[in-house]
Amino acid sequence: MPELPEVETIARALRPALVGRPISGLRVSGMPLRLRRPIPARALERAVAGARVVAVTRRAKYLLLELSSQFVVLVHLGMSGRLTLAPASVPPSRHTHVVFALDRDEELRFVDPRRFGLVAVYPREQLDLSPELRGLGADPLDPAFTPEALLQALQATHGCSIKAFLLNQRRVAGVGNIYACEALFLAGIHPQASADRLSPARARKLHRGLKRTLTRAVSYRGTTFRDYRDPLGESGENQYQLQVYMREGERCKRCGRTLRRLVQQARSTFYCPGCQRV
DNA sequence: TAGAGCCTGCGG
DNA sequence: CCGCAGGCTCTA
Repeated sequence: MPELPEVETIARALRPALVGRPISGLRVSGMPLRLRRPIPARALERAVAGARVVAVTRRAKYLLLELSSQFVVLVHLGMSGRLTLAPASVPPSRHTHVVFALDRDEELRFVDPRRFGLVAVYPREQLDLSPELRGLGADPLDPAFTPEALLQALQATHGCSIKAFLLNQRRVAGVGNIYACEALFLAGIHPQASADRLSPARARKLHRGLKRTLTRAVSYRGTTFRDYRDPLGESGENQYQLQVYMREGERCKRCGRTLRRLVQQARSTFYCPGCQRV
């Protein structure tokens, strides 16, 4: 569920709450239970022992907890994952898989009902070579994401749709279903348009559409439809800014035509048949 | 480069 | 009950 803006919002909320604080313990629950991969309990124990949090950062949809032990804990929230800060006295909710004990009887908890999420740990110097981060495309909010870089990535594909392109993390990293739909609407590009045949002018529009939709979503602290909450339980407000996502059957605010839904890669795509052209 | 599959929960 | 959900990985 969480895409770049939601993970960025979580990172910003966790940063002042965690940086400088010691981690006093670790609990990994339900050994037969696993996330996308088994939770590396022993490696986490080693990384966390006697360590403090040095930084909280984000890479695409990954949240990174950088520790004074020179290890980095990497968290991916999948579809239903959440990181919550709570007093140790509050009983953990169902589907709590990892708990980092902090000082002052507080805890950082990783909760994920559907278990599509991931917790991994790497020595800091191996992070960029990790299977998770190696091969990620440019993050659209990174300065390296220029219109030229986008055009080059587009032209490296072979006949996939522009929607599939945006969801492919090796091409552009951090965009998911909501913001792919929204960026394409802002750019006036039909989701079934072929990625490698986009003109430089339309690639530039897409570049602007991605930047705009993601920047705005960060400023509204993410989109809350159902599960998404920040670590303190607050919902985001960006759902009110969305132009097409989950608005099938409603009127386009720009041209008045009825918004439609189609299925691509087994995912719903929402678009305006009037504003978006192949 | 499309599909199925992985999971649980929710709303119709 | 069914279909659907903000993700990714593996397969043909």
